[in-house]
Amino acid sequence: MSRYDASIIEPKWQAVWDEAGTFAAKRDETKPKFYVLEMFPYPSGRIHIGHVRNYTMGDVVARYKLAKGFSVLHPMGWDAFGMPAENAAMASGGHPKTWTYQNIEDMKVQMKPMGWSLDWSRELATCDPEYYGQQQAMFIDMLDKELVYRKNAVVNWDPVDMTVLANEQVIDGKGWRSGAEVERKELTQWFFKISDFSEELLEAIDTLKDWPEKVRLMQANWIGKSRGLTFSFEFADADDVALAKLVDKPTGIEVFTTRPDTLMGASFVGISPDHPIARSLETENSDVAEFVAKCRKGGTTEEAIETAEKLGMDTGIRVKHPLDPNWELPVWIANFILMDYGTGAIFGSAAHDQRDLDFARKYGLPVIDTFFDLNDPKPVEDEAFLPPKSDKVKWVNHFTGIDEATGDEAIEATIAFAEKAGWGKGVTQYRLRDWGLSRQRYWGCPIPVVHCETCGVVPEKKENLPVKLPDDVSFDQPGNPLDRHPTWRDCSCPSCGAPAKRETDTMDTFVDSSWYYARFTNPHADTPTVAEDVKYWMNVDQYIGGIEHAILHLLYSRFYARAMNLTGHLPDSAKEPFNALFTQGMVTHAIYQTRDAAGRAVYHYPEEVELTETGAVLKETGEAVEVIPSAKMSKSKYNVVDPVDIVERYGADTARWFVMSDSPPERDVEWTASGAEAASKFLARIWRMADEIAEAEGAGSDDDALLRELHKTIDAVTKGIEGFAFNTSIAKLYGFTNTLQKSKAGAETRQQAMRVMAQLLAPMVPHLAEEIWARLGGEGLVANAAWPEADPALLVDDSVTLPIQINGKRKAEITVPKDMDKAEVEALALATDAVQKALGGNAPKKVIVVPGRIVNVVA
RNA sequence: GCCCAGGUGGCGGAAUUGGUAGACGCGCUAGCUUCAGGUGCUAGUGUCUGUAUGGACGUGGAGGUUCGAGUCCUCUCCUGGGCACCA
Repeated sequence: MSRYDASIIEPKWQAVWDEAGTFAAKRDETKPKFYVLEMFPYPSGRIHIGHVRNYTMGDVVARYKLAKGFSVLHPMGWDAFGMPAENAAMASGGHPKTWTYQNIEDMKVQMKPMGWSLDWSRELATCDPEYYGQQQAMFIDMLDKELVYRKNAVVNWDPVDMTVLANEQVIDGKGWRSGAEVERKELTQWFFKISDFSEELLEAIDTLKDWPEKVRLMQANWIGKSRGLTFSFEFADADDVALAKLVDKPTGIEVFTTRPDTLMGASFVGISPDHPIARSLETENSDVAEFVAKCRKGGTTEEAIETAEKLGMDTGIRVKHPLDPNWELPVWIANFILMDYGTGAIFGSAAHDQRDLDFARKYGLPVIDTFFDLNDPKPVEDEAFLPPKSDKVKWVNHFTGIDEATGDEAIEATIAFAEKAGWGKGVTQYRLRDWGLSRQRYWGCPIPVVHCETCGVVPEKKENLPVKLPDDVSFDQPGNPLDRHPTWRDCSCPSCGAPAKRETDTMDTFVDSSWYYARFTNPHADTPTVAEDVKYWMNVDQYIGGIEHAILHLLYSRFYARAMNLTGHLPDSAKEPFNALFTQGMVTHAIYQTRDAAGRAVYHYPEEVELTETGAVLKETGEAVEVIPSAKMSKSKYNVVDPVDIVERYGADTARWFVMSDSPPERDVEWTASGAEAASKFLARIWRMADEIAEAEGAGSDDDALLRELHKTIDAVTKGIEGFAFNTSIAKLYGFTNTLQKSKAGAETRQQAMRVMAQLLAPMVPHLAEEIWARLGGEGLVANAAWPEADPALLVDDSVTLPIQINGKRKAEITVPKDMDKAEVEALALATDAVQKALGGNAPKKVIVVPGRIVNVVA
């Protein structure tokens, strides 16, 4: 008997597949196609166990679909632009390009032994001019269709390094390198008009039937459609000193509110520090300037703004309440009001909004109740009373004449009132902002435009594309190397031919990843896409990736596909590029830590730690170790498992089997050494069993029982793969292994079962499956063999065991023919000892019989 | 702060979607095989109840709906993901 040795069989079968071109995607009009795509990796240099999980899931689907007779496209590429390459260059003095391409090579060396059924001939890297040149061509088309424009927007500004910082580079409000307090600064930047598509992107969510509900919800909330009222608060004193010097003097302050029904509870009007009025006051009044500067400290993230201490300053300006000219409201500048949403101005309704209430209490502004809970009418103290949308509440002196109404009714009534009276207008508002794509960085796709003194901003001519990144750049000082390159910016104006300067901003890497799925259909074409290829291969039938991409990447891709459609690069049918989406969980691992004298965490590798019954200790010193279970893998915390080690020790099939076992794919999975060991033992057991069965001879007994189990297994494994519950497919395969091992069935039946087993195992452990398939005389490659079909006749048993409950608690069970009628089942159930005893001679109050499921007797 | 998800034995998890909670695997216990084994095989294993083919309890917590709730509803606690320049 031979021993299971992955290091021999895995390279062997990989060579066979390569030679046969088993996984090369072919456009075959006679076959249905299936496009499986996993989110492409960032080339960090090492594959991560999370990649193994992601790509193995996709591989299971791809191999299964191939067996089901589809023409399968399963490509791989590199999301190769981005910040880490520049950081590496700054840290080690290398070049982002060298670093990136070396990482790609290294990762391929780690990926190839996994045996994924990838079509490597379609490999692409977004940092390749062949790719980003086409992206530039599309940018010009989109500029032409007015899908791109320029406007001012705020960035994180490091006042010491004089550079723009990514949110990730802002730590506790300070620049990561300089440690200086970060400021918000305005720059002119490029934007995609994604907000024009708000309604369309929202409505189309309903068509994404095979997307997880949670992702659809998150996207809908992100787009954030809301109905509200806009109106203006007129200035109380048009000659107000504070207003006197405003250049374009407005007559009032326009606000947007989603709760116009609380207007009678207005206690102040708040404007953003970036509101034109605040801007204007800032130039005249040093107190305001100082306050506004304070508000602009800190990062640009919504989280930073929302959780910052609420700050306000009375401008001295007063406005009139729209319903009562004698009612004056103060105008405050408040740091929590976003200029990007609505009009950048609100009215504060302190009693009915927690944030407004906190603000009012802090600055001694009035709190006026406009309605009460009907069941518990008490004035607001420290907790705002949020009017429930669908329950009725009691309204106080409401101008619309309503005494009681639900929130929604009152909102609509208020809007109708305001529109009729002519001082306000009902509007639909979206939270979604335009997509800022400018990055003041080197390692990205250059934005192909030219700044000309006479012609302004002019797109580069298409024949001059790609606008290539220069190689001779340095990272010895902060800022964008393109800005300080001696010659790269110099060019001639595509329009008038005069000397001009190139744009030095590059594109957000989200642009790169918003269309790579389309490029895979013909990755080396000299146009962004080729009509017949996108027509055949699009859409992606199954997209798989991390839940962390639920909003941005997926929403941008949905927008970008529409933009590509409008510029003629994708057909109408590909406006929603991903038919089905699956979001997988993370692979986690325990963190082992101790504390140093200063109380700071010190991390340890798992090998340094000994697990005892009471806890964990350091092997070397015996010091107690704190164990944090299930933490996201992170190099700095020493809890990263390197798949390469696992593959070297056990083989790819074991790694694949382990990441597919146990945890449901959408949930996080904790990597444990014992789990990998168990997977390895199981595969060795399959190997031995296949050996034994291959050599078995003669007839046996109970062949029928084995076949029934086999077909139930086919059914369950198939359903598990189709439903992305690979863990249940695997559990069923374990179960059937036990059955087959104990089976007394004849040699031929067992050999047939073993061959089917090989087929069912093949998507998860393809190398082992090929070996078994070959040994049991399977024809050709198991990778190409048609997927087994479960015979429905063998799936149902003749009899069924029903539990009998008395008052909802299980007390007994009966086994009956599966189609026995209800009355007979009831009679049999009532006759059992347990029921007789429980009834004590009385008639049951009620008997519920659910055929094939359960009997419940209510005593 | 806001949006979304998840909490089931010692552990990973299963549960036909309102119908026998704990499938399958790990671990553990006992036994067998073996010169030996960190191999393989067999049996047991939710908790409590001194005995069990008995009883009670049991799906983060508190209430509720139902003949019946891990599953539905209300509130609540904890953990994770996202928050527009990480990818």
